[in-house]
Amino acid sequence: MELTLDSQLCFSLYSASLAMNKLYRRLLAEVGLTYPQYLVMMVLWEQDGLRVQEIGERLYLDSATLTPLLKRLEKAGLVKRQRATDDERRVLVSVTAAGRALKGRAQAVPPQVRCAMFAPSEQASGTAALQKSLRRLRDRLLAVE
Amino acid sequence: MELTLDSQLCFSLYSASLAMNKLYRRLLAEVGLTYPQYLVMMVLWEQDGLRVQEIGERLYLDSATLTPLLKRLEKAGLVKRQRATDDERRVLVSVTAAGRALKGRAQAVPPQVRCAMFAPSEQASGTAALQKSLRRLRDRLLAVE
DNA sequence: GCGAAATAGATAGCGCGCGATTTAATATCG
DNA sequence: CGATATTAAATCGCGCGCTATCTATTTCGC
Repeated sequence: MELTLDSQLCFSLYSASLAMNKLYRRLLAEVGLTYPQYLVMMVLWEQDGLRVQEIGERLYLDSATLTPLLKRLEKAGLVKRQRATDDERRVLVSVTAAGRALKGRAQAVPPQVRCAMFAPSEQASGTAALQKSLRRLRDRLLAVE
Repeated sequence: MELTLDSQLCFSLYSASLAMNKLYRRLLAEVGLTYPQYLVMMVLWEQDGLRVQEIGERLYLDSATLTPLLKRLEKAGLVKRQRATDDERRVLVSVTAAGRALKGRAQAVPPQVRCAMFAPSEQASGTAALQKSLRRLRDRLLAVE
């Protein structure tokens, strides 16, 4: 499959991301979350009562993606959405008791993924550099224009 | 945003992939392709007349994703799909003249993406190692179970 | 040769992501 | 104060990506 070098890098990024998502889907299935939903919960576990926009800034997602996702989380009883009283354009998202109760079980998932991603010997060494490269890549790609 | 280390790596992978896709979308818009469609065309430009399954093996995608995508490419006049005469379960996909005509313009896109991804100084150095890491990551993730 | 198993692709349904647009609320400026 | 501009979120439409299932064809076992 003779692809150009740069395309191959992009393709590696693309297919690695799909593979990760696939594994997360299987592991998160018993918790009843998708990976993006898990990311949102993780943000809210860390800081509750954020606006939609603030969640989006942390996850690089916008309201077109988050609004339906948050509605699903609300329907599942994990978060509550309510307009801010001082500025009714804003929607504040807070974690319910059921949402907090999920934290323990959900946080058991990432270690399993990490375990699948790396041999024990690499756990410390390669991951930091890889993560740094990916972050820089993302920031550059988003900075175009 | 206090995420655990492993989650952060997954999140970096996830968000870098989204950012890449976003840039590709903009650049491929004038060619009239999405990134997955571009990948399929790239596979077929390299080797024509493949079966759906063979395309899927190269791209790590299955028929549930490829069938609708290929139908859209066919509708756009870029490929032709036809059942194999010797085994009518198989569908052979071949590039049309219009599909071949697209090759030049489409292949101008990846260099633009690479340009956005890396400073000139890094072009050679970091990309190979990064790509290798991502490929290994993908292969391990897909090998679970 | 014929029924069961296997294979290839298609279909259904769901949840993203996102560009583009819309709606509603607030801020700004004359 | 009122018109305009800005902002926040929601909505629309489309294309993935995937699990689960279905259909049609071929192969295998007897």
